[in-house]
Amino acid sequence: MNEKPLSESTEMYLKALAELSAREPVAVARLAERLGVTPVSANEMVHRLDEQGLVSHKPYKGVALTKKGREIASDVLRRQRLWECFLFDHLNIEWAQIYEFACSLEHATAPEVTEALAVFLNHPKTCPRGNPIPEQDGSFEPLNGAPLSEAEVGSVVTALAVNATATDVLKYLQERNILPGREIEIVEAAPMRGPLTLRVEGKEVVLGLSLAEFVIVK
Amino acid sequence: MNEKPLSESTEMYLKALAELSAREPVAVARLAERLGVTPVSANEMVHRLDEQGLVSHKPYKGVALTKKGREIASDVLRRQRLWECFLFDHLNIEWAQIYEFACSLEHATAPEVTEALAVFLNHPKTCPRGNPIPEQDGSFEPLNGAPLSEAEVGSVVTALAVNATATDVLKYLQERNILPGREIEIVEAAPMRGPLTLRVEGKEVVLGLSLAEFVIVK
DNA sequence: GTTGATAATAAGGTCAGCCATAATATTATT
DNA sequence: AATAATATTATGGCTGACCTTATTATCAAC
Ligand SMILES: [Mn+2]
Ligand SMILES: [Mn+2]
Ligand SMILES: [Mn+2]
Ligand SMILES: [Mn+2]
Repeated sequence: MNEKPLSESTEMYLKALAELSAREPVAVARLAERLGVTPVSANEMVHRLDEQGLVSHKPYKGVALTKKGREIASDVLRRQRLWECFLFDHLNIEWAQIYEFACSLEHATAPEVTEALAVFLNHPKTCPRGNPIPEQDGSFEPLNGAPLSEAEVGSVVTALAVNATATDVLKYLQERNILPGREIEIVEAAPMRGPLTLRVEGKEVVLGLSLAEFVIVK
Repeated sequence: MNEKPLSESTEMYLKALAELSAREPVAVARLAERLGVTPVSANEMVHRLDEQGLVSHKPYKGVALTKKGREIASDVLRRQRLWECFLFDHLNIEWAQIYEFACSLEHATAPEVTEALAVFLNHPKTCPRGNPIPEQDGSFEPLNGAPLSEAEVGSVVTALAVNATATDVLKYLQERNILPGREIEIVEAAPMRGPLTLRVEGKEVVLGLSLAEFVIVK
């Protein structure tokens, strides 16, 4: 039933697509940006993935995961987030680093190891970055929230998840206490898509809008 | 101090060299065999490793690790054997499979993760296959034993380690109870390098000499 | 509709690690 | 010393995943 092992690159493209959009097509340029690759390279790779039936690319309309591709992406996310739990809860690795480390381990993890890890961790529902961990069948409840960048001024919201992946960005947010579970008051939004002023844990914090997009709140 | 990340292939060549011989040069052909690669390919790779100063190749005399290469190999072995401990002791993965799974994880493990894992496991000294786990500085006490294939008929020995790597070989030995810690009586050795007849856990077992070479006993 | 931005293709390269086949070189044995 | 086995090198190829620099399509906005 399960095919030959996929390359790390393939798994990362599929995962990036899953993270960028639940279902709507993603522009190849956005995918390229996310993966730190030129648009031409991403285009080539998307073609290869299309030929393998993992992705469907309609020129000028974007790329979307096929059912097969979505299943694999879910599986990669499952591995990644289970490892994040282990690294954070059991190895006491710094929160800002767990994504990076888990992102390496995820590609080196056999199905037996994934499932044994899930048992060891007692089947956690979310990872320390706040994202849901897909079940073995690929199902999971999507987060029911919106980016902090779209929250109304004056409101008080709760951070659900932090979707940044770069370690330095995560460190920056961690230092400002913008972490899953924290209450955040939106004090002010500068005009012309300027930065937000927030109050978190009693302290005022100024946060650029592009960073605020990574923070999912309710 | 630590350089750019090495490829999985590079790490595997270095590890194979460390496993094949503590210090004496190894024939390129043996290395090729161990890695499942043609001798020509191994030769090319050995050249690249030589240029990087990880290995020293004297044509017709074999390859040996340099100090730098040996340090890296020790580090890979450390990662591998720590993962073996985790997989066996905490994830309850079948003994015969832990090598294979750890052999993937070892290349995806950052130094911080390695050390945190060592702490989590309480700094184990040996892995479930019986081999010593190198310290952070690369030091470890080599096993003081000899291959079962060289044990005297009539003697009773204790298995110290099983150095096989192929899962099917490990499974074969596991099924016959040839595991670290077990007492083994050498009942008979067939002539012309024929198989050994052993008594393990009360049962008689016939074991080919080439398999017996994998078992280190005292 | 024309135009400017964006997306996609085409074309030609690089690099690591593999492969096969053929030619040499060395070592070991007789 | 000749010879057979083994090791090494020389060539030439391949694949996946990247790159740069054009060129060409398409879409969206005026
Ligand atoms: Mn990854
Ligand atoms: Mn390995
Ligand atoms: Mn081309
Ligand atoms: Mn060549």
